[in-house]
Amino acid sequence: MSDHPHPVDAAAVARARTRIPDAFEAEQVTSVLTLIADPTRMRLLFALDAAEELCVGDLAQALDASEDAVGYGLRMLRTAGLVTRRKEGRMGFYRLADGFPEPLRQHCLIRLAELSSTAPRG
Amino acid sequence: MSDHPHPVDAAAVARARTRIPDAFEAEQVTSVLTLIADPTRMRLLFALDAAEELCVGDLAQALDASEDAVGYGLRMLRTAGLVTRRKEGRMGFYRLADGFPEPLRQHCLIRLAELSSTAPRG
DNA sequence: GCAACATCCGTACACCCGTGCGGATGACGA
DNA sequence: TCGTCATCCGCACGGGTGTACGGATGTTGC
Repeated sequence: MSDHPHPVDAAAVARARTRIPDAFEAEQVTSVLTLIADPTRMRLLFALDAAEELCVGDLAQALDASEDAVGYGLRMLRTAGLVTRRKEGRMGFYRLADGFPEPLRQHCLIRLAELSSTAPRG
Repeated sequence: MSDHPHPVDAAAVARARTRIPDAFEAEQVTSVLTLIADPTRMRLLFALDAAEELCVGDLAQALDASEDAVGYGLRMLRTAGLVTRRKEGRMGFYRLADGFPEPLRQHCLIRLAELSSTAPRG
């Protein structure tokens, strides 16, 4: 249990507490991250960032994935508001949402590749 | 299946393919992201970034979480090489690994809070 | 209207993951 | 050596998640 009666380093604990987000805040942030931390969805975002707009079939072809997987991924991203859909006839065209967090786009979609290379376990 | 005989927008598909990471590469990147996309582990990283070094008990106290949860999170992070452990007597002190990706630290640990605020579904 | 089509949705299933519990390991104090 | 302590590990359970399948929705062309 957490029956740690006294902190070993109270100062460090206090210092940490000033920067640790509370459970709710962390939940909020990680929910967005969890959405991106999936191979299919991440590749979808890369594709939409590069091509501006694509329909489901073309996305499945570009990713070489099943339309089910692509459709599910797009639904998640759309529910979260990260992508938008424009319906034209019997098909829907997806693109990154207008409100797509720009820092997320820059830091993740552009610089994420280098992250993996600098990671300890490349 | 992806029996989409012909792409609707071949140019866009080609443009997307130039930027889409392959499945293996995406798997590699998202594995690191998945590790961070967990409330407990994210808060652990925030804590270690702020306090430099902390033992398990103090971390549990700082996060107000069980030592089991903290221990499990630290094990994941340590296995991935994101944190290191220094044993001193019967307790272990954790800190961010020397090779901890600096861009990840800057972009995630420092600017991640604002990301959630700019997200469409804040 | 009818058939083929692109996409969406509901369901079911297998899988992974985080947590809690109990016990094990190694270290301190007497 | 004995008891206590901080942490770690093996195990099993519950919950969430991605995928495949089948059917529904709405569209296009005849």
